[in-house]
Amino acid sequence: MTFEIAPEYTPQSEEELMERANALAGHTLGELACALGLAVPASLRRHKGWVGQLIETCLGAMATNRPVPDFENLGIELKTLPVDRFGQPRETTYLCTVDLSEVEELQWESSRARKKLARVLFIPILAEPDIDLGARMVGSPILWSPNDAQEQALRRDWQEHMDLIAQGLVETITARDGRYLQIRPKAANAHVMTWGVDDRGDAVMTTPRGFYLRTSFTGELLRAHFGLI
DNA sequence: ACGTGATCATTT
DNA sequence: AAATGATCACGT
Repeated sequence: MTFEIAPEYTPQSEEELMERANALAGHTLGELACALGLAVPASLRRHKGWVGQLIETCLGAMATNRPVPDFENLGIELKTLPVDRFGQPRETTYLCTVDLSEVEELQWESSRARKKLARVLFIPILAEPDIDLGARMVGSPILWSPNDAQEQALRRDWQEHMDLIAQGLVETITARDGRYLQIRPKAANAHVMTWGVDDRGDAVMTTPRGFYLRTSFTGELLRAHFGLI
């Protein structure tokens, strides 16, 4: 094996993190799981977060679910990104939950979405449906921060969404809204409820929502990184 | 219930 | 075929 795994050890610098991420590139999920003594699920159907948690462990991220970056000391958020053989993302990327109840004073500059996006380590995973989970290969890591154009585009989407929510129009928002940043349900199922505000300003129950990056956005990001644009 | 990690399954 | 709306697992 040409990679080392130290699950108990958090990288102390960006360089150290990238060294470890680069060492994973070219290996399969099965190899990584084997090195950690983990079983590979037959399917992701009931293990949807398995790939992300596997890579977290390999890179020494704390397996907690606190609302802080995966590498808190470095301010870096980790995202695995399933891609097809052309490098195009197969899924949208979950960012954070949408605040539906206290939306008056919210600004993009201080939003959770912007904080999450400040510095992201994307790990592409070659994930075609006909490739067994254990045979899927890890790609080269991409440490990304938004450039001015990307940030302004995301800010605009975010602001349009939040303006609607502030007007009590959350129920009118669909996944079709937003050029790069969309809002979709984010819950165990459609029966889960949280508090929102209706168009009269009254508190109402509604389904929890999350912000997601469209595949068009992450796809462009990958192509730009690899010099294809 | 809400946060983390996401992908599934149906519709378009 | 791609995108949307729904869903799965686990920790706090």
